[in-house]
Amino acid sequence: MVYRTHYCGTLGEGEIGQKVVLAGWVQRRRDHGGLIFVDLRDREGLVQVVFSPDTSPEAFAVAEKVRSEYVLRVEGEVHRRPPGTENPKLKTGTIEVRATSCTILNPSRTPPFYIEDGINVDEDLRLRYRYLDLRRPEMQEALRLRHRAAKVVRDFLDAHGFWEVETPMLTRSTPEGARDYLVPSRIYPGRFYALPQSPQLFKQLLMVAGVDRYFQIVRCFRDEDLRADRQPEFTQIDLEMSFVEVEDILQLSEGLIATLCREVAGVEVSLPFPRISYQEAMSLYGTDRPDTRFGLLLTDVSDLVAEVEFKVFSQAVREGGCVKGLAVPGAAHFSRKEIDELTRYAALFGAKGLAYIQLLPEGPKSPILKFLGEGVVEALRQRLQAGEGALLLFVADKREVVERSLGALRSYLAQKLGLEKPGLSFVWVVDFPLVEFDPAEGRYVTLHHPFTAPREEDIPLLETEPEKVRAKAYDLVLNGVELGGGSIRINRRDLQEKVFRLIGLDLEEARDKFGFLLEALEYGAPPHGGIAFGFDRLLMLLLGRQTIRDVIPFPKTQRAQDLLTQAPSAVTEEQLRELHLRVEVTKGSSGLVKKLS
RNA sequence: GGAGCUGUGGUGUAGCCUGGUUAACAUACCUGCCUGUCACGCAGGAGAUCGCGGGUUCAAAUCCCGUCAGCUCCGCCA
Repeated sequence: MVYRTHYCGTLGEGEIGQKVVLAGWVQRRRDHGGLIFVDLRDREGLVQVVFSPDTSPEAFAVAEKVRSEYVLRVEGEVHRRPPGTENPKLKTGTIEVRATSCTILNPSRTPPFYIEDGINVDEDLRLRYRYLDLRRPEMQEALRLRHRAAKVVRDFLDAHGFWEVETPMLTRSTPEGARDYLVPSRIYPGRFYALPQSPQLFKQLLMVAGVDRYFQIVRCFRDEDLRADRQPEFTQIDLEMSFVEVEDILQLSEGLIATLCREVAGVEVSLPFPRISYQEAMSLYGTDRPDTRFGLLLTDVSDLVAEVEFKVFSQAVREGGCVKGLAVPGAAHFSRKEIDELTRYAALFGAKGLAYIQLLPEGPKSPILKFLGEGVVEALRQRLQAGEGALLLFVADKREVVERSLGALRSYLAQKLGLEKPGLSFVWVVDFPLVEFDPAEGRYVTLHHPFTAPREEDIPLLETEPEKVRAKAYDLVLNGVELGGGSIRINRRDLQEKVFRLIGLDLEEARDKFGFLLEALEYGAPPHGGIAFGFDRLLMLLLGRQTIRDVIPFPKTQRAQDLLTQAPSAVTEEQLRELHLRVEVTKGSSGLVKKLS
């Protein structure tokens, strides 16, 4: 038996007069008593099938029993629709298939939600029935474009001389970075593999191996809390090149990303992408992943308010902090309640308060007006280049807190007021510091990872002022989302050991954890560097989705569960014994261990 | 670890503030009628212990406490 000759959604006027066989799901049945219409759906779309006793009493009898999501095989003939009955909303709306035969291949229970776009149901229901959710056209579109994007990456990188090389999923746990997912070893009691957070070390070893250009579309694992754009397992476009400098990698990346935008989203982006230094990003945007779709830049006003009566301002400046402002056009009319909301939001990021001036038609209005003086208010207005109708917001604190909270406020307000320009706004963030001091850990930590090379001219500063050392590192940011990052790597053992020491890894520990890398660096490791892009995030942005869950076929919930398979699940005592594990039963884990029957 | 929002027939919501009818509406579902519909139409029907547990009260979907789940965010994520 031939299941089908055509896809439903691809039929058109070209097939008029042909006998066709279709297989698909019942989108909808419209029963007129003496005539039944069935919209039959497959991956490629819908077509209307007409069942009439005049054409085939047998097929008509079957159609009477059919319900939503039944799987049918339909034989019939393609006809032009009678004049006046065309449906312009349907791609196949000028034709229909008159059924001569129909078989129910499988009935279906009534689905828990509509199999159509734009549904409004709890996400947990969609996840529990993901196989139904994925039948919806917008989800099929995501799967199709995900495939397309992967293909574009492979073709592009292949054309540029890259080899796709697989790296282990079972590897070793290394210090630094995110929490590892661990896999217990059966053969070595008490030892564990770790799932890779990224193939970082392996791709460097491949460079030492002379592969020259490597890439992989690869799953990475991080056992950290989830967000709209963070899943415990996610996919990276990972690449590494030998004998290159920063410039080579940025250029290649731009070519790759521009090709993806064109082939996947039909969007032409202009190259090269703008670049901004880390310092500048922090200072103007208050974040290292600036959203450049809108202005609303942070402006330092410390010098203007250093001497004012308003203590919050003058004191912050005197104590080495700063005061920065944000001018929000058209927001002067904000109510007290709205401003309170902004204050609460800023507080989430450490701001102890939010000062504001409303530039109303009748003049500036603000609780702190009298503590600033008219001259200062006018100077602030000019510095922020704000006109009537603007709301001026200020935070005074340590620089870090000021930038963090105002930066967050900036994004919040842009979204609230719809200031984001449509489209894709890329920016490279470059010149990251190599390390920063972490007061919590009492040591220096790397901003990227410990294998990032410092700029040659900054190497002497490693010993004296490590925080001033700039890294050969770069991040690609799209619409305020960190899309990817990379660096030129250290390829000399002595320098690598020096950086390890700087971040508090003593020589013995470094040799224990990274001995294989240090050793490899002694066997002619070429200069090399690379970058990795978040594949899920890129797709999310290209498809205009709000979460990467919508471009991942089987994602996990915020509590890291798979609602479809109910993973993670209990295992048998036998399995645990083989792995030399004993589970401590605490709150939340009781009843975890089940016997397999 | 913390903050916020949400949870009511299969689904989406209203009701909750101000406790008191048979818990309402839409849609889906079932039955019947219907030969040009495409969100088909018309008529009828079934379907909810209001996430779970406890408390207050003569009386709880409604008030209080706890808890679970989903989402968003902070912390965390080199």
